[in-house]
Amino acid sequence: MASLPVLNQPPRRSGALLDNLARRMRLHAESVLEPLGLRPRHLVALTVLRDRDGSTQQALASTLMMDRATVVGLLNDLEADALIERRRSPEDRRRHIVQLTDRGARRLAKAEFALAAVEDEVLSALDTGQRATLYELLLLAASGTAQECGPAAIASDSPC
Amino acid sequence: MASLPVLNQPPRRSGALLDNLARRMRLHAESVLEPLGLRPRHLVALTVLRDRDGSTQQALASTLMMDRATVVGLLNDLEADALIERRRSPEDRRRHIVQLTDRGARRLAKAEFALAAVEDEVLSALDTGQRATLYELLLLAASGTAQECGPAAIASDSPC
DNA sequence: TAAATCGTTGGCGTTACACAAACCAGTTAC
DNA sequence: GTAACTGGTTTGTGTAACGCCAACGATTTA
Repeated sequence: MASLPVLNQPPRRSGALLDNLARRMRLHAESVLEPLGLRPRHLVALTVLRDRDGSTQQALASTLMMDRATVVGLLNDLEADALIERRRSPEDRRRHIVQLTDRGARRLAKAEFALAAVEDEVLSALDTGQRATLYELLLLAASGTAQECGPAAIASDSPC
Repeated sequence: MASLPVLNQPPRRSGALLDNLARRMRLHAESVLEPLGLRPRHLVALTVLRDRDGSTQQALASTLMMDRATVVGLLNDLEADALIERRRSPEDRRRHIVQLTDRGARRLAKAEFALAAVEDEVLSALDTGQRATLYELLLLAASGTAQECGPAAIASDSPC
């Protein structure tokens, strides 16, 4: 006998939509970010560093799920523009403690302000509430993947 | 006088998180999709074609916000595997009407099923309800850019 | 002293585009 | 019916943003 049609319906996967939406956003963002001397990829790091200030590069790579080497290049860009600082950890002098500078915080704020227009365009179908929900879900999904950092720590300012 | 602090708070932008999450998803998806002869990029097209069957390539490029030439390459891949069909439009024989074949639909379903594990991992911090919400928001954002397709049509099975 | 760790650099390979130019088949305008 | 336009196609060039690997210096741990 045939199985129930409703059970045959494949689950809708978000991956493809996520990809597409991200590409659109990045495409528009590039031109907006360019006068600020930033690239889309830099924003991820800056955003994370605003919340998890004083992170190790290793920890940063882990939460971003990126290769260490990639993170190094990213931070090199940001440090060259004095948007972040690398201090050596007193406890373990192999480690670099990465911190957002005031300049970096200001630049990030400026970038986010400038990106409002881009988001308005790409997310034009979403109202304010829906955009807020989307942001929360994305933040939750992004932060939750680091095992040490439970969901409870997301909304709070805990350093994880 | 200084402006109110709360007003100075920059708006949190979803772009960076979107980017990061999409990259993670794509990274894991590649290996899962490979035995199916698909690449992440193909899923977007297949997904759109399932809902907007019989679309013109031009329309497809428009909803995907991609270059025509890029779409051609994408469809070439899919057609080579008989996952889609290109028919000439009777009204305007310049146009190609793109349609998902049964094989394509089955392949897509299989892919989505296989991607469940990936989504489970990347979106592990989200429960079922939250994932559904995320999917709806993404779909809304993706479809909303095409003006003909209003928000009311999202939840329904309307072809837009 | 030896092994492991953190960051760093460099190189090689890949995906996935954008953009432009040129082309054919078919359509529309004059 | 010639000219202009349009939809799709091909090819080619360029770019962003990675991943992965290997090797290295500085430092810490066994």
